[in-house]
Amino acid sequence: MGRSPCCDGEAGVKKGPWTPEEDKLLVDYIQEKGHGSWRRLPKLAGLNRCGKSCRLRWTNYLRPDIKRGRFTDDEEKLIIHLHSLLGNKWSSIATKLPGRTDNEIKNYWNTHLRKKLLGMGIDPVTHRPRTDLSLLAGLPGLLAAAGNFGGAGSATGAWDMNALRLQADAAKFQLLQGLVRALTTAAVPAPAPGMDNLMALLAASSGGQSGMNNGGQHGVDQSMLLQQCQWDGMNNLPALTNSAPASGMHNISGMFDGFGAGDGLSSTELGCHGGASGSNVTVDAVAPPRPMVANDQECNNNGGGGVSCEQTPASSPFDGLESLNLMDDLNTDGSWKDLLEQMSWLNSSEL
DNA sequence: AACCGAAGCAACCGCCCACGA
DNA sequence: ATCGTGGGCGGTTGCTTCGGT
Repeated sequence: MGRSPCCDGEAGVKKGPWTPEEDKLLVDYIQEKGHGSWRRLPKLAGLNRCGKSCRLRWTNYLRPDIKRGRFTDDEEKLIIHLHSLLGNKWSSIATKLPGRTDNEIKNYWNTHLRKKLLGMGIDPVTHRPRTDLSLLAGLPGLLAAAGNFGGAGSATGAWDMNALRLQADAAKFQLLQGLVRALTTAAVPAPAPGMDNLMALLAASSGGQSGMNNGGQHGVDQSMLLQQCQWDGMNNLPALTNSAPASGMHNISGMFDGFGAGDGLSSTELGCHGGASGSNVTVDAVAPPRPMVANDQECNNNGGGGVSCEQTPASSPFDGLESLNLMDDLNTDGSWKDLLEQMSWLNSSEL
């Protein structure tokens, strides 16, 4: 099995960097006659290269529609998002970024984005928050920062996202994101000892504040956020989602998109869909609706605008919610108490 | 200015799949 | 159904450039 590489047996075939002369020969030939059979092309074009090398050179660098230069922020975010959906399907990802090649995206991922995510405490493979000790050790600082959550500093009880942004780094926020989700989807038992701080932090989840803060410039409608947390597609949390209302839920993942990118929250990224209530999370500005997890083909067909993005079924292999599955790592049987026991560091006096 | 390690990136390698004979 | 071929893909290599000392 396995055929030999196309260049095997072709003695004297040149390898290594292409010269401008070789590029010109290749471009001239393809523009005049098309590439046809790549295997026959080198001889016809007068190149001492194997066909595969010619194809690679053309598709990755010489094609006229190649876009060179730095990746934009939007492209970066799109790559990260698509990677969370598709994994290392570079060619599939490349089809959503006009002018970019799979090779270029792959290289950019390996040299930039992967490290960036790691630095933010996000596993670049799973897109989940990393739960190693160094990350967890930083959470007390986040919780201190989270005093801005509906606390004394917030007259409206709103979660002050800007203040949080300033005080907590993205990785910690991702971790908190998982906590919020777990606590708000649980069939709430009695709080565990030592959880007072966290419970106070999340006190808004007990309700009674719905509909507030609609006009706040920096506030988040807590009831909406908490509804978002209860999205029923969190399939990996069977026990935790038993009692959670599920209808019409999307997910909160998109609300936090960009937070991890270290460049702050944009209104576009934070747009969310409140379902029947019509209530929107409001951060910085009124955000245009945007589905959180959508069919990538439709969602990235950006050219015309107005393209609808369908919610991907939770059972889809393209479920992009891995970033929220922190609890998978922390909680093995879905028990709320077990979760808290596992997170014993929350009982630390540092809190 | 020279050295050295890290980072970036172009190119190659080898496996896999689709397709036609 | 099997085999050979062409092309595509993801992973990896190794050269070049950059930045710090």
